[in-house]
Amino acid sequence: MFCASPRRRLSRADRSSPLLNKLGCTLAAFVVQSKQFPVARNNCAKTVAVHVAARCALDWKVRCDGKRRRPESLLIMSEESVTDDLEVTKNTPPVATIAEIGRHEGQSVTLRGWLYNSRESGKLLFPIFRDGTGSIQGVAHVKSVTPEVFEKLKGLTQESSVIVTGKVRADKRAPGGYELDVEDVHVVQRVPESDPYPITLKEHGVDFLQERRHLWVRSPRQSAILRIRAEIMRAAAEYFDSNGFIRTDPPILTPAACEGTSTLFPVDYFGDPAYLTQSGQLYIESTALALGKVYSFGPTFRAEKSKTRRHLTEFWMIEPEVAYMDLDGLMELAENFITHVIESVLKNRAPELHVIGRDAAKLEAIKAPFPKLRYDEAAEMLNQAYKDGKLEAPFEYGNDFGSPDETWLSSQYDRPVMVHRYPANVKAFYMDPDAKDPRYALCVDVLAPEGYGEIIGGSQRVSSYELLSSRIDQHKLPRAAFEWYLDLRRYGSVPHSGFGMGIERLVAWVCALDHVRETIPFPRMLNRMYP
RNA sequence: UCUUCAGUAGCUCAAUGGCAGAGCAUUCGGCUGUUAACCGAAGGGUUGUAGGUUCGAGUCCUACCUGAGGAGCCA
Repeated sequence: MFCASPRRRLSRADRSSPLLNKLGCTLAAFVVQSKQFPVARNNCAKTVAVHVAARCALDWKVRCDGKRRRPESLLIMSEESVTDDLEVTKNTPPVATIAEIGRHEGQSVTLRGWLYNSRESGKLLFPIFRDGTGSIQGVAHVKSVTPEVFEKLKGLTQESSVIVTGKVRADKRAPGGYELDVEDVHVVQRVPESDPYPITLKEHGVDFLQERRHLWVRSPRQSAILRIRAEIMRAAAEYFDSNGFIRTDPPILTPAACEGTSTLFPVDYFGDPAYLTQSGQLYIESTALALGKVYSFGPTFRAEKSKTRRHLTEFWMIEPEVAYMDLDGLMELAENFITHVIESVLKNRAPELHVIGRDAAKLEAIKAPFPKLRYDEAAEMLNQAYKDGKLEAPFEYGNDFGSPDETWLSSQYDRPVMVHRYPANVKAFYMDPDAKDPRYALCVDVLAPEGYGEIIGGSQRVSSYELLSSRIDQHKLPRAAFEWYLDLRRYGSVPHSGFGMGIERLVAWVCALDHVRETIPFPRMLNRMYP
């Protein structure tokens, strides 16, 4: 058996191959011509047969059964094995995914997956299978399958890996709408009773689950969250890619602090000190002045000893940076960007939102423009809230907002709220002062609704060499390490702006999770490095 | 760094200072439509660690360890 790389187009002759009919499966059998396996037009079944599995992923568009399909894998059987394998192919129903099982109603299919759970009622077995795309309940009656299959299924343990064949049947009682009447089962690996799968369908504590994160990701809820995360990352990159941005990723190993504030992870770089990046911002300011509109997308590291539901020590950030963009342009960019990501999740991950019990109506309300508040206005609201007894601590004008302040502010709106023009002295050294009143910085924080706090922080950057130079001195930053950054103001400096968005906080909000640890496959936290 | 809470069976949790318990999981038995199935039975314990108070400590006290939430800081 050979694996073929699916680069060729199918010819008309392939599509009308008699093999399709011969094999009698809707999705899957083709004859392919190639130099490696020359075939005669009308005699191809004897030389090379290609079985295109029904699951999908590759870039082929195959026409069969009147519909376009995207086959996932294909096996080319050698000349010698054609006869035998054709028999096998005849007898093995096409591989299907549970997510798309409805296309096979009334037909026999092969599922490759795991046993999620098993119930039994006397002579009736109800094994529930999952395959990564979803789950489906199988039904096996002692009289409907061979005794061998019945016994195999009866003693099967949770999370054993199985290849199961059966007939798809629509059933009103089934949560997914379909059930599988089991015909045959092949147990790939059986989990032993003596050491059963640790994560049962009952409740578990946070610590227990986190110690077993490598298994926890199999649970329906965690899988759904990771699917939503993937969609958020895809849609985020898509927004910038399709709006003229060039992705330029900054280094992860850096010689010095980017912002001079956060705590960094030191690493030994051939005997010299180096640090894991806490932000790519300074570097993409450079590429923005080279390419105009750029973004970066990658992991960042903060060694702060924060243990809250909003913090990870390793998290992913997407950061756009645009030459000649001012703060107003940046705020518009941020709201359009978030709107696009939310729309994509609603469009492409509705089933997953349902699995995790997320109220989609709350996300449907997320449309640009977002409410915008000056820092002063927000401060006034917080003072009033304190007077009304809605906040425990009074807000001190001139400070940055605390977590309870952010939570209260964001809970006042049904969409993200943008707070801009903070006092310059509580913000980073690279933020441009407002020309109308230099006590304020041209910066913006985007606070997610429902109390999820800051998801975006951005600003217009200082473009004056003199100002930046004096700021670096004021903040007592190591000047030598910032010479290259000052060069950006020596040579063709322009106003420019950018923001950073933390992926995990966005995922936590979109999924309405209690904690960011569930938003990333393997969270890294203050007290957690395993697995 | 500060602060609050928690640690008992594989898991989730009970137990007034007085015999160490339940549900789930595992094993065995029963059930022809179960939805975290159900019913019956069995096995399963150095109560985080080290001290202390007490006739007697899972329970009270001290220290430490581990975990969780919050503050600060941040995305």
